Amino acid sequence: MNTNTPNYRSECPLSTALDVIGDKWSLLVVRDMCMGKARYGDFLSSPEGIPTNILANRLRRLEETGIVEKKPYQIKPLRYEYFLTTKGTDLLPVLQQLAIWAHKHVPECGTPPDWFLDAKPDDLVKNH
Amino acid sequence: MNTNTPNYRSECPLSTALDVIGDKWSLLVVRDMCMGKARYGDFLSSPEGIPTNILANRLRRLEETGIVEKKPYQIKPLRYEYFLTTKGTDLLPVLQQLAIWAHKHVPECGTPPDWFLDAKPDDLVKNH
DNA sequence: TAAGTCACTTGTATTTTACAAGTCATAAGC
DNA sequence: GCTTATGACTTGTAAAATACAAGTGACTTA
Repeated sequence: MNTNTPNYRSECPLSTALDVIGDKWSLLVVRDMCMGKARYGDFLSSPEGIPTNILANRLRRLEETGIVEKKPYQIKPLRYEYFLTTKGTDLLPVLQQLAIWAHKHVPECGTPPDWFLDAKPDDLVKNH
Repeated sequence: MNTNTPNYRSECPLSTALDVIGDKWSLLVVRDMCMGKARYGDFLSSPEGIPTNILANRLRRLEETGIVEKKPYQIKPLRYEYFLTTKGTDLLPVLQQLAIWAHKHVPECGTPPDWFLDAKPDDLVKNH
């Protein structure tokens, strides 16, 4: 018996994507992982200032939806680092297009770095 | 004196994009306009079931941010149709990448139509 | 033994979203 | 002329998501 009910708003893939990662913070956590951040404190230190309870909740949800997986980096006390799965790195084109759009149309915002725009999902896979 | 304070979370273009269109409904309204919908009732009839007050609010915000513009289609009583500006049609690559991602990674969701995946922002410009 | 670090959790306030109902201008039918 | 219908909303209130401040637990270091 399935305990979790995804219950998407419709069968439209765009709508479904937004149901999974269409909140205020998820894609910013994914962005941080694209940039090599891996630990709780790394994510908290980003300039947007995600609240700590929201971060804990988003890491849990991203793991439940298979976008992120965690690996222990020490055992006393047990602590984890978080990495993108293939499902997670495949969000890179979404992030790139959002950044391109804002850079083109929102004058107040910064310039995305070239390495980011040129990157491909495979480039983000951790080698260890 | 500037009355509206955009106040984005950071200068990161991704973060800025999410501050503008990163809510639960905005991109679905943009999607509807990509599909040729233009009137209040058209948007309400989409399968996701946007609440009417949220729709009114999103149309106003999308217009204020220059993503959408409205044109009257009758004068008694005065009624408007809503269309994407260039800033709006340039969101198409974002929608496409989100749809591609969900189609690849979320098994329950539907298949995006070829015309949608093949479309380019210029194709969406209204000719009248 | 005391203070510090890291990764959280808990409690409550604020903001956003949801749902139901009502309004307003006008048109259409009887 | 009066009632019903239509389209595009607004208003009121409930529910859910997010924000902020503070606290907890397992250690490590001084």
